[in-house]
Amino acid sequence: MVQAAVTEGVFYALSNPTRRKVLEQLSVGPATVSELAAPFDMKLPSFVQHLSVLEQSRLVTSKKQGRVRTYEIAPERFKVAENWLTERRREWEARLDRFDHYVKQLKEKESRS
Amino acid sequence: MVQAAVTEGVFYALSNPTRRKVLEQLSVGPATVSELAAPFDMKLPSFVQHLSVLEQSRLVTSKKQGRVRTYEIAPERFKVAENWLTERRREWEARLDRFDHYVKQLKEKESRS
DNA sequence: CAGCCTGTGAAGCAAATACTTAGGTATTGA
DNA sequence: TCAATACCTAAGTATTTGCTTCACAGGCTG
Repeated sequence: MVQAAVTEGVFYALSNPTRRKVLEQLSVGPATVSELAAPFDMKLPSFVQHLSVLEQSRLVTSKKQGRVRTYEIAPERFKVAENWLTERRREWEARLDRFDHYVKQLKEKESRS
Repeated sequence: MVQAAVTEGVFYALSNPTRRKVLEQLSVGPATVSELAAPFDMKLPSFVQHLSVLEQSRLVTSKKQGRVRTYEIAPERFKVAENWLTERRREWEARLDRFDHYVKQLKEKESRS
């Protein structure tokens, strides 16, 4: 059940509005800790915890040059969430198709009688 | 900021593994409270709280006939999450395309010199 | 109508989460 | 070299989350 743990980490990271806004920012381009923190009314250590959650989930990566740490989005990882959603959609659509088919059969039977 | 609040509710609902498993079950087809609860090692009132979160997020709907409450998936609502992810992807792909283009230009300049 | 289902409501508790303050460390520019 | 910058670590706190137990309401069945 390693897969479940991965999904867990990604969806947990996505569940917080601050973290989602950071991801929105990083989708536009890489940024440093203080650039990312600037829009938020929050002390830096609090904010850095969010970055740490994002990095643990591997939705982002970072590297430090000198005293500046730069974050970057990790597009691959988003597929964990996308795939989960796609799979659900696949399931219910298959089911609804079966139901449509069933209704259609019923109507045909009806008209033949 | 209504849109943000909606996104919030959906991603929060999706962040819990129990709730995600319920959604997996409901994608396959509607089910009652006790059917949904059966796989989980959890007291019913705890479990019902998860159902309540899911219903508040509007990822599911329910109706009660007699003493039995039946839950159903609400496919439309999943688009909130899907759209958020799609929008991020759109952004970083646009950016990476621009970067590719820039590199290509550089190389052309190089070969002309 | 007695008793068993199926689900609800309320209160409480422990752990996780999101935040704070205080006090660093390493880097860099004057 | 010294002070400002950029970030990090540790410890503590309030709130939220996820769970429990206990008690009960309403519907169904013999």
